[in-house]
Amino acid sequence: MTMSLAERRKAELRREIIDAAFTCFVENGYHATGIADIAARLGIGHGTFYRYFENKRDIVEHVINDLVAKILETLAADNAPEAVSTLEAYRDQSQRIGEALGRILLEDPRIPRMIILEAPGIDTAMGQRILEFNEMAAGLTADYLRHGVELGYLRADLDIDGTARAINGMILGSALAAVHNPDPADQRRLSAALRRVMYDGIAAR
Amino acid sequence: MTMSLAERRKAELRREIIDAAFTCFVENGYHATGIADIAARLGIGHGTFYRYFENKRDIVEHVINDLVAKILETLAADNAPEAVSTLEAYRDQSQRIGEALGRILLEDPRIPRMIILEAPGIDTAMGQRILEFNEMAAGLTADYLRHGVELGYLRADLDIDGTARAINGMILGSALAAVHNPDPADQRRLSAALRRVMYDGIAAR
Amino acid sequence: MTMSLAERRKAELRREIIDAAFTCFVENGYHATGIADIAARLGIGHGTFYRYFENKRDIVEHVINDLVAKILETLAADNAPEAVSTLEAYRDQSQRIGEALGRILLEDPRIPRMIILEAPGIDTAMGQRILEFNEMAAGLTADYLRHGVELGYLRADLDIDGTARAINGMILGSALAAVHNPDPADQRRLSAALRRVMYDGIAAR
Amino acid sequence: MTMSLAERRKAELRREIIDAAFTCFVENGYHATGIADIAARLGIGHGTFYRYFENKRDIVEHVINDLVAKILETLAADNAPEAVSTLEAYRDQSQRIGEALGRILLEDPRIPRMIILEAPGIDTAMGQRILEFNEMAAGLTADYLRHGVELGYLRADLDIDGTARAINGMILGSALAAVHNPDPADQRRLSAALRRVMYDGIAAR
DNA sequence: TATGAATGAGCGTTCATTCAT
DNA sequence: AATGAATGAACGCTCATTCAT
Repeated sequence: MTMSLAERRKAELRREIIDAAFTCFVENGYHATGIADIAARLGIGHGTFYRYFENKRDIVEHVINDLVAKILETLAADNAPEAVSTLEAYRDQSQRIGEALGRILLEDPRIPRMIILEAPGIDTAMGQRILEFNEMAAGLTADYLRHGVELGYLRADLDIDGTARAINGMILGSALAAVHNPDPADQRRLSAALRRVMYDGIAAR
Repeated sequence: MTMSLAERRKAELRREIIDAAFTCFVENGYHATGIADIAARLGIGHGTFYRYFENKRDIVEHVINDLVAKILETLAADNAPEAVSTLEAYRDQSQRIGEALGRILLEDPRIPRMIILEAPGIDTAMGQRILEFNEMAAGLTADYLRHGVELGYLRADLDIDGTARAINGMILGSALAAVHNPDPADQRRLSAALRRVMYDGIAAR
Repeated sequence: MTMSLAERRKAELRREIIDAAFTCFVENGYHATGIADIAARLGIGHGTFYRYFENKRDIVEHVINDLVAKILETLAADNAPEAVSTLEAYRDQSQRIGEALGRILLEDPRIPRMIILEAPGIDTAMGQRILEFNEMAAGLTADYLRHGVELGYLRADLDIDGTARAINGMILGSALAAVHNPDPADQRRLSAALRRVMYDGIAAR
Repeated sequence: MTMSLAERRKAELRREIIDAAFTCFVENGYHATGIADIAARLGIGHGTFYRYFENKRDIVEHVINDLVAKILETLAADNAPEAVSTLEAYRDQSQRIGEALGRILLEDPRIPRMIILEAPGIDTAMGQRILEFNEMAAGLTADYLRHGVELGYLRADLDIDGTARAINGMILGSALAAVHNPDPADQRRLSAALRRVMYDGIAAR
């Protein structure tokens, strides 16, 4: 837990390099960003960069790791699919998850921009990783849906995997809309529309 | 309509270069693909490439243009939102559009891979273009929904823009799933789940 | 003397290619001129060029040869240094030569531009050739001066070689001035000043 | 005035690159010289070149700038046209200028070679610059002549501009002769012939 | 430890030249 | 004979990475 002053400094600079890289990648794209750009943003020599990270590929890996961890943390907090056992609590949990996602994805549109728009084009390995992250997210959502079905809150004949992907797709669409237009009011409206589609569908009764 | 032999040859090679570039970009990514790779795939000299396209940026523009045109053509065929005036026809139209999208997006997973995963990372201009394509797609879907509301087929209180983005998001999610797993059976299942969510929602009754 | 129609056509096109190349080289420089530019100016295919000239180096050689021949012809006409034997005739000859040089060098400023400004930068061989042309010109002028001394028209203690170079330098300066400012009136004035310096010097008496 | 060691090193290498480029351009021509040739001559990596100069055009600009500055410095030293007010001093000044020009132009024949033979063929912009340098030189010489006329040392009816160009032409001719044959004895003889023509003309009395 | 000067692999692009039609 | 499509050598330039200070 305790670190020497030097260690704390080092950790802090490491953090700042990741943040600066994140910003550069989002603003100019991974390939258009040079190591020198990242260093310049922090006012450090670009040789210093290599004392903290192996190479350019390494830093973007850390940027992505941090973002993914942030998202997973948010979702995992007290939101494990089995953490609730009443319809009431399930609804609340859904609401909480939606709000949490909104906070990270929509409040800082650089995050979806990085993950959705920038990351896949970095190289094939990262593209694959993003696809796998999507699969994992589908799995998480499927777990929630499965629990919902068990609780009797969701339709018993639900295609859990397919529906999970549909729901995640809607979230993806929201995130993309937020990237293009970060107006909070529009995001709230969009979020409501999404829940409405999810729960009630679009058909007239 | 009629072209000389030389003109046909030229047009044909042009086509082949676009296809080869498309394949290279999808397989290795835009930035990892050199002009020499595209030329080598066709067995032509890399100088020849420049007789057909201005530069590397030019070819990817054509690749994207062709894909976008292909998608819009499919959607536009006989599927203008005002082209139907009965519930029956509206439902059929929705089905047709869904199937058409399936054909192009899911039958050739290189297409969503290129547009969703590769294109945004090419440069900021292309990233912007993809976002705008997404906006345009939202507009198209909104037109369909608006027509559906007018016909009384869809809920009168539908948030048209938000719902359009939700639906497009679901399609995006399907496309992403198809990129990761191109099994046609899974795609059909997913497509059905998506329609079910759309029409009926997920809530138990 | 007689040529078939085809032969005349060929010779004519050859001539036109040389002229077009001359114009291109003067307007844009040798290195900035492509074979395609020369062909385009004539409306012929650039492959045709190679039926008339070996390569790019070959054409510029011909352009220079033609210009040099033109200049030498002018000077040589009836102006051989031994062609006159009275002071009167010598003066007339000098005048004739000056006027003839004026006609070719100053009436078409592209000629000095090509020989003085463009040619030396083509490659080391051409640079050498231009230097040797300058030497040859110095020799010609020296011959005239020598004859002038023999006739008693020029100072007996004249440094013939040095003076020849000085005179040629003045002509070179005139040509350069004409390249920069092709106004005929200025050129006449300059030509007069040059003769005055030559005959009388600049010192007050 | 004081620079750190690193700054001195940097300035020194910069100087060496300019010199190496100068030598390469003179020996092989601007267009036949690659950046790699310049770097190889110094035993540095060719990437290093770009740490000191923007591009190939930039270096040649610096080479020319340095040469022009060197020439102007030499002429300007204590040789302003108004700096003398007696015939004696005027003659001395002329002599000084001639000797100074001789020192730079004739002692290092690479300088006239670069400015007269190489520079104009670099591109149209540089060609123009050389022409303008010639104009400026004509202006400088004209200033000297004008002063000479005012002092009564030169003919009152002198065509100042024309005579200035004639004199500069003679200098140009000397420089060209020096490029072809750098023998100092010949250069001195030539220089004397030039002054003789200038002051006395060539005509027998 | 921080720096930035040095490096060279790598790539986009041009264009003189060839040759099948 | 004329054409222009095809070619690839050649070169300018970038930038991630190394390492001496």
